[in-house]
Amino acid sequence: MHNNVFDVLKERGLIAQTTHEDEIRELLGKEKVTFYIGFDPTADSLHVGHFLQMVVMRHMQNYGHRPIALVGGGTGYIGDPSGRTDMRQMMTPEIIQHNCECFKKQLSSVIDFSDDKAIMVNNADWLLDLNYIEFLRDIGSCFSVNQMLTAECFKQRLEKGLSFLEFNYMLMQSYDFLMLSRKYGCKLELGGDDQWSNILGGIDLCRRKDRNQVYGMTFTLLTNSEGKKMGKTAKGAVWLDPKKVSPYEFYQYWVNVHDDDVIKCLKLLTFIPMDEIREMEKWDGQELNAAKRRLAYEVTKLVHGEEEAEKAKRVSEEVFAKGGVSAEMPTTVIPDAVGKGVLDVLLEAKLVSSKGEARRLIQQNGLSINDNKVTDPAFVITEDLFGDDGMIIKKGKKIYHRILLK
RNA sequence: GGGAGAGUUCCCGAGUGGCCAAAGGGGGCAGACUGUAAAUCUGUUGCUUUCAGCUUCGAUGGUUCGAAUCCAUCCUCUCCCA
Repeated sequence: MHNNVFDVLKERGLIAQTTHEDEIRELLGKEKVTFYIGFDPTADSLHVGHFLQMVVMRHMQNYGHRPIALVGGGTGYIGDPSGRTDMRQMMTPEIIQHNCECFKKQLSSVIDFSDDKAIMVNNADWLLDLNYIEFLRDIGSCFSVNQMLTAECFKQRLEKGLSFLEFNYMLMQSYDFLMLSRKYGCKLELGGDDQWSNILGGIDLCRRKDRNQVYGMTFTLLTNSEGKKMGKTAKGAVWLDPKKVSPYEFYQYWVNVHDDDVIKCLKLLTFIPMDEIREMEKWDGQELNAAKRRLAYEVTKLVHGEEEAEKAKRVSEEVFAKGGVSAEMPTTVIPDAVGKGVLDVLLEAKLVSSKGEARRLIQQNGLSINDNKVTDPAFVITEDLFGDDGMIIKKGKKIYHRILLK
Protein backbone atom coordinates (compact mmCIF):
# COMPACT_ATOMS: atom_id res chain seq x y z
CA MET A 1 0.00 0.00 0.00
CA HIS A 2 1.35 3.36 -0.96
CA ASN A 3 0.81 6.45 1.09
CA ASN A 4 0.80 8.79 -1.86
CA VAL A 5 -2.06 8.57 -4.37
CA PHE A 6 0.31 9.53 -7.10
CA ASP A 7 2.10 6.23 -6.73
CA VAL A 8 -1.20 4.39 -6.73
CA LEU A 9 -2.35 6.07 -9.91
CA LYS A 10 1.00 5.51 -11.53
CA GLU A 11 1.19 1.87 -10.56
CA ARG A 12 -2.23 1.24 -12.05
CA GLY A 13 -1.22 2.82 -15.31
CA LEU A 14 -3.80 5.56 -15.02
CA ILE A 15 -1.53 8.50 -15.58
CA ALA A 16 -0.92 9.54 -19.17
CA GLN A 17 0.75 12.95 -18.90
CA THR A 18 1.66 15.33 -16.11
CA THR A 19 2.71 18.94 -16.31
CA HIS A 20 5.21 18.67 -13.46
CA GLU A 21 5.61 15.10 -12.31
CA ASP A 22 7.82 15.67 -9.27
CA GLU A 23 5.99 18.73 -8.00
CA ILE A 24 2.62 17.07 -8.32
CA ARG A 25 3.78 14.00 -6.48
CA GLU A 26 5.21 16.13 -3.72
CA LEU A 27 2.07 18.24 -3.49
CA LEU A 28 -0.20 15.20 -3.26
CA GLY A 29 2.05 13.74 -0.60
CA LYS A 30 2.09 16.68 1.75
CA GLU A 31 -1.30 18.37 1.66
CA LYS A 32 -4.98 17.94 0.96
CA VAL A 33 -5.29 19.09 -2.59
CA THR A 34 -8.44 20.48 -4.17
CA PHE A 35 -8.63 19.31 -7.78
CA TYR A 36 -11.22 19.25 -10.50
CA ILE A 37 -12.51 17.25 -13.40
CA GLY A 38 -15.08 18.59 -15.84
CA PHE A 39 -17.98 16.73 -17.40
CA ASP A 40 -19.78 18.27 -20.33
CA PRO A 41 -23.47 17.42 -20.59
CA THR A 42 -23.33 15.88 -24.06
CA ALA A 43 -25.97 13.27 -23.25
CA ASP A 44 -28.45 12.41 -20.54
CA SER A 45 -26.17 9.84 -18.98
CA LEU A 46 -22.49 9.38 -18.24
CA HIS A 47 -20.69 6.46 -19.87
CA VAL A 48 -17.73 4.26 -19.09
CA GLY A 49 -15.26 6.88 -20.27
CA HIS A 50 -16.57 9.19 -17.59
CA PHE A 51 -16.55 6.33 -15.17
CA LEU A 52 -12.78 6.11 -15.45
CA GLN A 53 -12.58 9.74 -14.40
CA MET A 54 -14.87 9.02 -11.49
CA VAL A 55 -12.67 6.16 -10.36
CA VAL A 56 -9.71 8.51 -10.34
CA MET A 57 -11.67 10.96 -8.23
CA ARG A 58 -12.44 8.22 -5.77
CA HIS A 59 -8.80 7.21 -5.58
CA MET A 60 -7.92 10.81 -4.85
CA GLN A 61 -10.71 11.16 -2.35
CA ASN A 62 -9.65 7.98 -0.58
CA TYR A 63 -6.34 9.67 0.08
CA GLY A 64 -7.93 12.74 1.55
CA HIS A 65 -7.95 15.06 -1.44
CA ARG A 66 -10.98 17.11 -2.32
CA PRO A 67 -12.61 16.63 -5.72
CA ILE A 68 -14.58 19.26 -7.51
CA ALA A 69 -16.92 17.72 -10.02
CA LEU A 70 -17.61 20.38 -12.57
CA VAL A 71 -20.69 19.98 -14.67
CA GLY A 72 -20.40 21.85 -17.94
CA GLY A 73 -23.72 23.63 -18.04
CA GLY A 74 -21.92 26.55 -19.68
CA THR A 75 -19.34 24.82 -21.83
CA GLY A 76 -22.13 22.58 -23.10
CA TYR A 77 -23.29 25.57 -25.10
CA ILE A 78 -20.03 25.53 -27.03
CA GLY A 79 -18.98 21.91 -27.49
CA ASP A 80 -15.45 20.65 -27.14
CA PRO A 81 -13.83 20.06 -30.54
CA SER A 82 -10.86 18.16 -29.06
CA GLY A 83 -9.94 15.20 -31.17
CA ARG A 84 -13.25 15.17 -32.99
CA THR A 85 -13.65 15.09 -36.71
CA ASP A 86 -17.03 16.76 -36.83
CA MET A 87 -18.91 19.42 -34.99
CA ARG A 88 -21.09 18.45 -32.11
CA GLN A 89 -24.69 19.09 -32.52
CA MET A 90 -25.84 22.23 -30.80
CA MET A 91 -28.05 21.56 -27.85
CA THR A 92 -30.92 23.59 -26.55
CA PRO A 93 -30.67 25.12 -23.08
CA GLU A 94 -33.43 22.80 -21.90
CA ILE A 95 -31.51 19.70 -22.95
CA ILE A 96 -28.30 20.97 -21.42
CA GLN A 97 -30.12 21.66 -18.19
CA HIS A 98 -31.70 18.23 -18.17
CA ASN A 99 -28.43 16.47 -18.92
CA CYS A 100 -26.71 18.33 -16.10
CA GLU A 101 -29.32 17.08 -13.66
CA CYS A 102 -28.79 13.51 -14.84
CA PHE A 103 -25.03 13.84 -14.42
CA LYS A 104 -25.34 15.15 -10.91
CA LYS A 105 -27.23 12.08 -9.77
CA GLN A 106 -24.80 9.66 -11.34
CA LEU A 107 -21.76 11.46 -10.04
CA SER A 108 -22.97 11.36 -6.48
CA SER A 109 -23.42 7.63 -6.60
CA VAL A 110 -19.68 7.10 -6.97
CA ILE A 111 -18.21 10.10 -5.23
CA ASP A 112 -18.91 11.05 -1.65
CA PHE A 113 -20.23 14.59 -1.54
CA SER A 114 -21.19 14.52 2.13
CA ASP A 115 -19.64 16.93 4.62
CA ASP A 116 -17.96 18.94 1.91
CA LYS A 117 -15.68 16.04 1.05
CA ALA A 118 -16.32 16.86 -2.55
CA ILE A 119 -17.90 19.79 -4.30
CA MET A 120 -20.16 19.90 -7.28
CA VAL A 121 -20.24 23.05 -9.36
CA ASN A 122 -21.73 24.11 -12.66
CA ASN A 123 -19.76 26.40 -14.92
CA ALA A 124 -23.01 27.88 -16.20
CA ASP A 125 -22.83 29.94 -13.00
CA TRP A 126 -19.94 32.00 -14.26
CA LEU A 127 -19.89 31.44 -18.02
CA LEU A 128 -23.42 32.31 -19.06
CA ASP A 129 -23.34 35.89 -17.84
CA LEU A 130 -19.95 36.77 -19.23
CA ASN A 131 -19.73 40.01 -21.12
CA TYR A 132 -18.18 39.41 -24.51
CA ILE A 133 -16.02 42.50 -24.78
CA GLU A 134 -14.86 42.29 -21.19
CA PHE A 135 -14.02 38.65 -21.59
CA LEU A 136 -12.07 39.23 -24.77
CA ARG A 137 -10.02 41.98 -23.19
CA ASP A 138 -9.47 40.20 -19.93
CA ILE A 139 -9.00 36.59 -20.99
CA GLY A 140 -8.78 36.54 -24.77
CA SER A 141 -5.69 38.70 -24.67
CA CYS A 142 -3.86 35.96 -22.79
CA PHE A 143 -4.15 33.44 -25.58
CA SER A 144 -1.97 33.17 -28.63
CA VAL A 145 -3.81 32.07 -31.71
CA ASN A 146 -0.53 30.95 -33.20
CA GLN A 147 0.00 28.63 -30.30
CA MET A 148 -3.55 27.39 -30.25
CA LEU A 149 -3.39 26.47 -33.90
CA THR A 150 -0.48 24.17 -33.25
CA ALA A 151 -2.34 22.36 -30.46
CA GLU A 152 -2.87 18.69 -31.08
CA CYS A 153 -6.54 18.83 -30.19
CA PHE A 154 -7.40 20.94 -33.24
CA LYS A 155 -5.34 18.95 -35.74
CA GLN A 156 -8.17 16.91 -37.16
CA ARG A 157 -10.49 19.84 -37.18
CA LEU A 158 -8.09 22.06 -39.06
CA GLU A 159 -8.41 19.60 -41.89
CA LYS A 160 -12.15 19.26 -41.77
CA GLY A 161 -13.16 22.68 -40.60
CA LEU A 162 -13.50 24.38 -37.26
CA SER A 163 -15.93 27.13 -36.41
CA PHE A 164 -15.02 30.11 -34.28
CA LEU A 165 -17.53 28.93 -31.73
CA GLU A 166 -15.67 25.72 -31.08
CA PHE A 167 -12.29 27.35 -31.30
CA ASN A 168 -13.29 29.28 -28.19
CA TYR A 169 -13.87 26.16 -26.17
CA MET A 170 -10.32 26.15 -24.89
CA LEU A 171 -10.74 29.63 -23.44
CA MET A 172 -13.90 28.58 -21.63
CA GLN A 173 -12.31 25.58 -20.02
CA SER A 174 -9.22 27.57 -19.12
CA TYR A 175 -11.43 30.17 -17.53
CA ASP A 176 -13.08 27.44 -15.47
CA PHE A 177 -9.75 26.53 -13.95
CA LEU A 178 -9.02 30.16 -13.18
CA MET A 179 -12.38 30.54 -11.46
CA LEU A 180 -11.99 27.36 -9.43
CA SER A 181 -8.49 28.29 -8.38
CA ARG A 182 -9.78 31.61 -7.14
CA LYS A 183 -12.96 30.35 -5.49
CA TYR A 184 -11.84 27.07 -4.03
CA GLY A 185 -8.08 27.11 -4.14
CA CYS A 186 -8.17 24.42 -6.79
CA LYS A 187 -4.61 23.52 -7.72
CA LEU A 188 -4.95 20.62 -10.06
CA GLU A 189 -6.98 19.83 -13.12
CA LEU A 190 -7.42 16.25 -14.20
CA GLY A 191 -9.00 14.85 -17.30
CA GLY A 192 -8.80 12.32 -20.08
CA ASP A 193 -5.70 12.49 -22.21
CA ASP A 194 -7.67 14.25 -24.93
CA GLN A 195 -8.00 17.17 -22.53
CA TRP A 196 -4.28 17.86 -22.38
CA SER A 197 -4.34 21.01 -24.50
CA ASN A 198 -7.31 22.43 -22.66
CA ILE A 199 -5.67 21.78 -19.31
CA LEU A 200 -2.45 23.46 -20.39
CA GLY A 201 -4.53 26.45 -21.43
CA GLY A 202 -5.94 26.76 -17.93
CA ILE A 203 -2.58 26.48 -16.28
CA ASP A 204 -1.13 29.18 -18.49
CA LEU A 205 -4.07 31.41 -17.75
CA CYS A 206 -3.75 31.02 -13.98
CA ARG A 207 -0.11 31.95 -14.23
CA ARG A 208 -0.70 34.92 -16.48
CA LYS A 209 -3.63 36.35 -14.55
CA ASP A 210 -2.79 35.50 -10.97
CA ARG A 211 0.86 34.45 -11.07
CA ASN A 212 -0.52 31.29 -9.55
CA GLN A 213 1.24 27.99 -10.21
CA VAL A 214 -1.27 25.23 -10.74
CA TYR A 215 -0.90 21.78 -12.20
CA GLY A 216 -2.43 19.34 -14.61
CA MET A 217 -2.50 15.65 -15.17
CA THR A 218 -4.26 13.46 -17.71
CA PHE A 219 -5.38 9.86 -17.61
CA THR A 220 -5.12 7.00 -19.99
CA LEU A 221 -8.04 6.86 -22.34
CA LEU A 222 -9.98 3.68 -22.13
CA THR A 223 -8.92 2.07 -25.37
CA ASN A 224 -8.77 -1.57 -26.31
CA SER A 225 -5.78 -3.46 -27.60
CA GLU A 226 -6.56 -2.22 -31.09
CA GLY A 227 -6.37 1.37 -29.94
CA LYS A 228 -10.05 2.03 -30.36
CA LYS A 229 -12.15 3.66 -27.72
CA MET A 230 -13.79 1.17 -25.43
CA GLY A 231 -17.30 1.48 -24.17
CA LYS A 232 -18.95 1.38 -27.52
CA THR A 233 -21.28 -1.30 -28.69
CA ALA A 234 -23.27 -1.61 -31.85
CA LYS A 235 -26.17 -0.01 -30.06
CA GLY A 236 -24.08 2.91 -28.85
CA ALA A 237 -22.17 3.81 -25.74
CA VAL A 238 -22.12 1.71 -22.62
CA TRP A 239 -24.12 4.07 -20.46
CA LEU A 240 -24.15 4.08 -16.70
CA ASP A 241 -27.87 4.73 -16.60
CA PRO A 242 -29.59 1.40 -15.89
CA LYS A 243 -32.52 2.47 -18.02
CA LYS A 244 -30.25 2.72 -21.05
CA VAL A 245 -28.02 -0.25 -20.32
CA SER A 246 -29.35 -2.73 -17.80
CA PRO A 247 -26.97 -3.97 -15.10
CA TYR A 248 -27.08 -7.38 -16.78
CA GLU A 249 -26.05 -5.96 -20.17
CA PHE A 250 -23.45 -3.85 -18.43
CA TYR A 251 -22.04 -6.91 -16.72
CA GLN A 252 -22.06 -8.81 -19.99
CA TYR A 253 -20.11 -6.06 -21.69
CA TRP A 254 -17.22 -6.57 -19.31
CA VAL A 255 -17.35 -10.35 -19.38
CA ASN A 256 -16.90 -10.04 -23.11
CA VAL A 257 -13.88 -7.75 -23.23
CA HIS A 258 -10.93 -8.91 -25.26
CA ASP A 259 -8.36 -11.10 -23.50
CA ASP A 260 -5.68 -8.49 -23.95
CA ASP A 261 -7.75 -5.83 -22.23
CA VAL A 262 -8.81 -7.56 -19.02
CA ILE A 263 -5.80 -6.76 -16.89
CA LYS A 264 -5.70 -3.19 -18.07
CA CYS A 265 -9.37 -2.73 -17.23
CA LEU A 266 -8.92 -4.30 -13.81
CA LYS A 267 -6.19 -1.79 -13.07
CA LEU A 268 -8.01 1.19 -14.47
CA LEU A 269 -11.57 0.58 -13.42
CA THR A 270 -11.55 -1.32 -10.16
CA PHE A 271 -10.09 -0.91 -6.71
CA ILE A 272 -8.81 -4.47 -6.55
CA PRO A 273 -5.38 -4.40 -4.88
CA MET A 274 -2.47 -4.59 -7.27
CA ASP A 275 -1.17 -7.76 -5.66
CA GLU A 276 -4.29 -9.58 -6.69
CA ILE A 277 -4.20 -8.15 -10.18
CA ARG A 278 -0.60 -9.20 -10.61
CA GLU A 279 -1.67 -12.71 -9.68
CA MET A 280 -4.35 -12.65 -12.39
CA GLU A 281 -1.83 -11.36 -14.86
CA LYS A 282 -0.25 -14.81 -14.82
CA TRP A 283 -3.45 -16.43 -15.95
CA ASP A 284 -3.83 -17.54 -19.47
CA GLY A 285 -6.34 -18.85 -21.98
CA GLN A 286 -9.56 -20.04 -20.48
CA GLU A 287 -8.50 -18.97 -17.00
CA LEU A 288 -8.88 -15.40 -18.09
CA ASN A 289 -12.62 -15.86 -18.12
CA ALA A 290 -12.49 -15.85 -14.33
CA ALA A 291 -10.65 -12.52 -14.45
CA LYS A 292 -13.31 -11.18 -16.79
CA ARG A 293 -16.05 -12.24 -14.44
CA ARG A 294 -14.24 -10.53 -11.59
CA LEU A 295 -13.87 -7.38 -13.65
CA ALA A 296 -17.53 -7.43 -14.60
CA TYR A 297 -18.63 -7.95 -11.03
CA GLU A 298 -16.47 -5.21 -9.57
CA VAL A 299 -17.35 -2.60 -12.14
CA THR A 300 -21.04 -3.41 -12.03
CA LYS A 301 -20.92 -3.17 -8.24
CA LEU A 302 -19.34 0.26 -8.39
CA VAL A 303 -21.84 1.56 -10.87
CA HIS A 304 -25.06 -0.19 -9.93
CA GLY A 305 -24.45 -1.35 -6.39
CA GLU A 306 -23.78 -4.70 -4.82
CA GLU A 307 -27.30 -6.04 -5.10
CA GLU A 308 -27.51 -5.45 -8.85
CA ALA A 309 -24.03 -6.84 -9.36
CA GLU A 310 -24.95 -10.05 -7.56
CA LYS A 311 -28.07 -10.32 -9.62
CA ALA A 312 -26.23 -9.77 -12.90
CA LYS A 313 -23.64 -12.32 -11.93
CA ARG A 314 -26.26 -14.86 -10.96
CA VAL A 315 -28.21 -14.40 -14.17
CA SER A 316 -25.07 -14.76 -16.27
CA GLU A 317 -24.08 -17.94 -14.53
CA GLU A 318 -27.50 -19.47 -14.79
CA VAL A 319 -27.94 -18.55 -18.38
CA PHE A 320 -24.52 -19.42 -19.71
CA ALA A 321 -23.04 -22.05 -17.43
CA LYS A 322 -26.21 -24.04 -17.00
CA GLY A 323 -27.59 -23.08 -20.37
CA GLY A 324 -30.85 -22.61 -18.62
CA VAL A 325 -33.32 -20.14 -17.48
CA SER A 326 -33.04 -17.45 -14.90
CA ALA A 327 -35.82 -15.70 -13.11
CA GLU A 328 -34.07 -12.39 -13.59
CA MET A 329 -32.94 -12.59 -17.18
CA PRO A 330 -33.96 -9.81 -19.57
CA THR A 331 -37.67 -10.09 -20.01
CA THR A 332 -40.40 -8.55 -22.07
CA VAL A 333 -44.04 -8.90 -21.19
CA ILE A 334 -46.28 -9.36 -24.20
CA PRO A 335 -49.81 -10.14 -23.02
CA ASP A 336 -51.16 -11.00 -26.46
CA ALA A 337 -48.15 -12.93 -27.75
CA VAL A 338 -50.11 -16.10 -28.38
CA GLY A 339 -51.23 -16.17 -31.97
CA LYS A 340 -48.65 -13.65 -33.15
CA GLY A 341 -45.88 -14.43 -35.59
CA VAL A 342 -42.31 -14.77 -34.29
CA LEU A 343 -41.26 -11.79 -36.32
CA ASP A 344 -43.64 -9.52 -34.46
CA VAL A 345 -42.61 -10.88 -31.10
CA LEU A 346 -38.90 -10.43 -31.85
CA LEU A 347 -39.61 -6.89 -32.89
CA GLU A 348 -41.68 -6.15 -29.83
CA ALA A 349 -38.98 -7.49 -27.53
CA LYS A 350 -36.54 -5.20 -29.37
CA LEU A 351 -34.34 -8.15 -30.25
CA VAL A 352 -34.33 -6.98 -33.85
CA SER A 353 -34.89 -3.58 -35.39
CA SER A 354 -37.04 -4.69 -38.29
CA LYS A 355 -38.91 -7.69 -39.51
CA GLY A 356 -36.46 -8.03 -42.34
CA GLU A 357 -33.70 -8.47 -39.83
CA ALA A 358 -35.78 -10.99 -37.92
CA ARG A 359 -36.43 -12.93 -41.10
CA ARG A 360 -32.76 -12.98 -41.93
CA LEU A 361 -31.93 -14.14 -38.45
CA ILE A 362 -34.22 -17.12 -38.80
CA GLN A 363 -33.06 -17.91 -42.30
CA GLN A 364 -29.51 -17.97 -41.02
CA ASN A 365 -30.34 -20.32 -38.22
CA GLY A 366 -29.79 -17.82 -35.47
CA LEU A 367 -32.97 -18.22 -33.50
CA SER A 368 -34.18 -20.76 -30.98
CA ILE A 369 -37.26 -20.85 -28.83
CA ASN A 370 -37.00 -23.01 -25.72
CA ASP A 371 -33.87 -24.54 -27.24
CA ASN A 372 -35.55 -25.57 -30.47
CA LYS A 373 -34.32 -23.96 -33.64
CA VAL A 374 -36.88 -21.90 -35.42
CA THR A 375 -36.53 -22.26 -39.17
CA ASP A 376 -39.78 -20.87 -40.47
CA PRO A 377 -40.21 -17.11 -40.51
CA ALA A 378 -43.96 -17.64 -40.47
CA PHE A 379 -43.76 -19.52 -37.17
CA VAL A 380 -46.64 -18.63 -34.90
CA ILE A 381 -46.39 -18.41 -31.13
CA THR A 382 -48.63 -20.87 -29.35
CA GLU A 383 -49.66 -21.14 -25.75
CA ASP A 384 -47.83 -24.40 -25.05
CA LEU A 385 -44.48 -22.63 -25.60
CA PHE A 386 -44.94 -20.88 -22.30
CA GLY A 387 -43.75 -22.89 -19.33
CA ASP A 388 -43.52 -21.74 -15.74
CA ASP A 389 -40.61 -19.51 -16.68
CA GLY A 390 -42.25 -18.12 -19.75
CA MET A 391 -40.87 -18.59 -23.22
CA ILE A 392 -37.11 -18.42 -23.73
CA ILE A 393 -35.81 -16.91 -26.94
CA LYS A 394 -32.18 -17.33 -27.84
CA LYS A 395 -30.80 -15.03 -30.48
CA GLY A 396 -27.40 -15.95 -31.81
CA LYS A 397 -25.13 -17.50 -29.26
CA LYS A 398 -25.21 -15.03 -26.46
CA ILE A 399 -28.49 -13.25 -26.30
CA TYR A 400 -31.16 -14.82 -24.16
CA HIS A 401 -34.51 -13.20 -23.69
CA ARG A 402 -37.64 -14.25 -21.93
CA ILE A 403 -41.18 -13.51 -22.96
CA LEU A 404 -43.96 -13.48 -20.41
CA LEU A 405 -47.64 -13.18 -21.03
CA LYS A 406 -48.25 -11.09 -17.95
C1' G B 1 -16.80 39.46 -51.03
C1' G B 2 -14.45 36.77 -55.83
C1' G B 3 -13.07 31.92 -57.94
C1' A B 4 -12.86 26.38 -57.75
C1' G B 5 -14.94 21.94 -55.73
C1' A B 6 -17.85 18.66 -52.48
C1' G B 7 -22.55 16.70 -49.98
C1' U B 8 -24.45 8.91 -51.79
C1' U B 9 -27.18 3.92 -47.82
C1' C B 10 -24.34 2.92 -40.05
C1' C B 11 -19.06 5.00 -41.63
C1' C B 12 -15.44 5.62 -45.64
C1' G B 13 -16.11 5.62 -50.70
C1' A B 14 -17.61 4.15 -56.26
C1' G B 15 -21.47 5.56 -59.39
C1' U B 16 -22.55 11.16 -64.34
C1' G B 17 -30.11 9.39 -67.81
C1' G B 18 -32.68 3.29 -67.76
C1' C B 19 -29.00 -3.17 -66.55
C1' C B 20 -29.12 1.14 -59.22
C1' A B 21 -31.75 -0.51 -53.29
C1' A B 22 -26.86 1.59 -55.70
C1' A B 23 -19.49 -1.49 -56.63
C1' G B 24 -15.62 -1.97 -52.90
C1' G B 25 -13.88 -1.57 -47.90
C1' G B 26 -14.93 -0.91 -42.66
C1' G B 27 -18.42 -1.89 -39.05
C1' G B 28 -22.79 -4.77 -37.60
C1' C B 29 -25.61 -9.38 -37.53
C1' A B 30 -25.74 -14.77 -38.24
C1' G B 31 -23.17 -19.73 -39.19
C1' A B 32 -18.55 -23.04 -38.55
C1' C B 33 -14.47 -23.25 -35.04
C1' U B 34 -13.88 -21.89 -29.58
C1' G B 35 -13.09 -20.20 -23.69
C1' U B 36 -20.01 -16.36 -23.22
C1' A B 37 -12.44 -15.34 -26.29
C1' A B 38 -9.22 -13.75 -30.46
C1' A B 39 -7.80 -14.92 -35.37
C1' U B 40 -9.82 -17.29 -39.64
C1' C B 41 -13.48 -18.93 -43.18
C1' U B 42 -18.83 -18.53 -44.97
C1' G B 43 -23.40 -16.02 -45.46
C1' U B 44 -25.91 -11.50 -44.72
C1' U B 45 -26.52 -6.16 -44.18
C1' G B 46 -33.06 0.00 -46.71
C1' C B 47 -38.45 -1.19 -45.39
C1' U B 48 -42.77 -4.21 -46.19
C1' U B 49 -48.20 -8.18 -46.58
C1' U B 50 -40.82 -10.75 -50.26
C1' C B 51 -41.75 -14.81 -57.15
C1' A B 52 -44.12 -8.37 -55.76
C1' G B 53 -44.44 -3.53 -53.81
C1' C B 54 -42.65 0.89 -51.24
C1' U B 55 -39.12 4.73 -49.52
C1' U B 56 -33.70 6.38 -50.03
C1' C B 57 -28.37 9.30 -52.90
C1' G B 58 -27.96 17.62 -48.71
C1' A B 59 -33.24 20.56 -49.45
C1' U B 60 -37.05 22.24 -52.67
C1' G B 61 -38.93 22.74 -57.44
C1' G B 62 -38.27 21.53 -62.82
C1' U B 63 -36.82 18.78 -67.64
C1' U B 64 -37.84 13.60 -69.19
C1' C B 65 -41.63 7.77 -70.82
C1' G B 66 -37.67 7.37 -67.01
C1' A B 67 -33.07 11.09 -62.54
C1' A B 68 -28.36 9.48 -57.35
C1' U B 69 -27.08 11.00 -62.32
C1' C B 70 -29.53 16.92 -66.35
C1' C B 71 -31.45 22.26 -65.04
C1' A B 72 -32.88 26.19 -61.24
C1' U B 73 -32.96 28.00 -56.42
C1' C B 74 -31.48 27.21 -51.45
C1' C B 75 -28.56 25.04 -47.30
C1' U B 76 -23.88 23.06 -45.41
C1' C B 77 -18.70 22.20 -45.89
C1' U B 78 -13.57 22.32 -48.15
C1' C B 79 -9.74 24.78 -50.98
C1' C B 80 -7.51 29.28 -53.45
C1' C B 81 -7.74 34.77 -53.52
C1' A B 82 -9.33 39.27 -50.41
